[in-house]
Amino acid sequence: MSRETAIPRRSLHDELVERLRGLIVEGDLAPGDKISEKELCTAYEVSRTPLREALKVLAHEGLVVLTPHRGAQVSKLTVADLEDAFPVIGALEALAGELACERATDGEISEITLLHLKMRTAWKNRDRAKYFRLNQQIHEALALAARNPVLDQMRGMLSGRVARARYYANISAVRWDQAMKEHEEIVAALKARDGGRLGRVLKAHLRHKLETLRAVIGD
Amino acid sequence: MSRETAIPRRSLHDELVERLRGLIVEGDLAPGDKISEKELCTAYEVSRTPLREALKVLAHEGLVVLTPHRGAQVSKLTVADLEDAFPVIGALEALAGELACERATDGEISEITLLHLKMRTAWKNRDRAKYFRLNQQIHEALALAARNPVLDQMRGMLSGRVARARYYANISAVRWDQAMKEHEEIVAALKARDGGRLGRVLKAHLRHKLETLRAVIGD
DNA sequence: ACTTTGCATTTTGAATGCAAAAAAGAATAC
DNA sequence: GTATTCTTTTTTGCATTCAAAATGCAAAGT
Repeated sequence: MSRETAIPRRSLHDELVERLRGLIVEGDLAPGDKISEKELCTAYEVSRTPLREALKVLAHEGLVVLTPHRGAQVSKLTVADLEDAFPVIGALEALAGELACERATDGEISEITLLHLKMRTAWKNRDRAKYFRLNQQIHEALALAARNPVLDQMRGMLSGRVARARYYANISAVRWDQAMKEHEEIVAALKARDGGRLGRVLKAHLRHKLETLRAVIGD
Repeated sequence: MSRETAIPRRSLHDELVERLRGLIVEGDLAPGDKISEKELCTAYEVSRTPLREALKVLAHEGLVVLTPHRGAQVSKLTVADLEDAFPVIGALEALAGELACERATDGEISEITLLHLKMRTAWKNRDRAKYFRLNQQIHEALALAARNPVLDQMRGMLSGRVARARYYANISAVRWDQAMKEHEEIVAALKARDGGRLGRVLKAHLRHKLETLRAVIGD
């Protein structure tokens, strides 16, 4: 039996949390899917104990729903969830932006600028996948530059929870252009280290993102 | 086996999460304390499996630290943690305040006003414990009135993590009076349904709270 | 006396086992 | 043919067991 997929070495539940989160966020496990313990156990060749521990954590994170005696399923992503989550993400990112303006090193800022330029070319080439990935990287880098682990943890949790929505949302060309423009502003504000402005821009950016989703999913 | 202290009805791990969180937040388990699985198992008359599941969740929540093969301990509350957490809580509460101004029913507002009045008398009577409890209730009620479960979850997580600090902080009379004044403003802004103002006041309130803690804990 | 090494004990990580609850299926009544 | 109840199977929750890592201790060496 080939052992490629076997877990390398560290605590299994920890590894499993990461892998399962990946499966969910990447859409391999779709919202609403029932999660059979047995199935995953055989898939990853682990016993039920560490798997169950991992599921508990993911449930706490909001990615799966655990109903007693009825097992786990990937949490559905309702419009209401998005409506709730986005303002919170907006507030967190705004704070991250403010802090980043104070604390980011010049190196980090040019790093983010670089990512931004790459993203701009991806946008020009209409390369959705690459654009999306770079977009995420930029927001992560921004959160990192804020040097606030707590903030980063919260943001990561929520954005992971919401990232799945991108499979619903085939962003329109118009909105895409607008988002790109907003990103130009983001970088400009960061370079100017204007925390207040960056915070406002980020908040607006997230708000527009939600509006797009709302329109696409069809409220 | 005697069943009196046994957990009533629902999944054990869930119940355990709550109880252990209580122990930690209430200070019965002090920061830095080693958590022996065996000890807790006998205390609650459960086997290690659900207990371990609970510990995983709490670790994820940041209340305990899990080191592989070395067990769990109650996470310490460093000044750095507080410095990180408070701005985030501030941002979340500010958002909660803004939303509450839009969405709270008149009933909720008068409910909060009532809590506020009770808190004021507790303050007049120098009843720290009652003041603290009412203060927490007010902030919870505010978060509830925002009608955003995601926001509420995040806020609850962080404030639980930080609430333990109150055992360090013997609030000074001066700061106490200032906090009370800020609360007057909070209620005023809420009654006026002035979201922007409430947000700013809450942010400042949290900032001052942090400054107090910083002074009390040292450095 | 202090450090180091080997062994025993303890404690954790993961697997298996068992009982209860739910789901699925079969048989009967209508 | 449908609905209902009863049985069978599956799945989950928890306890127990097994294995490996870590800790404590004691004896030997410096």
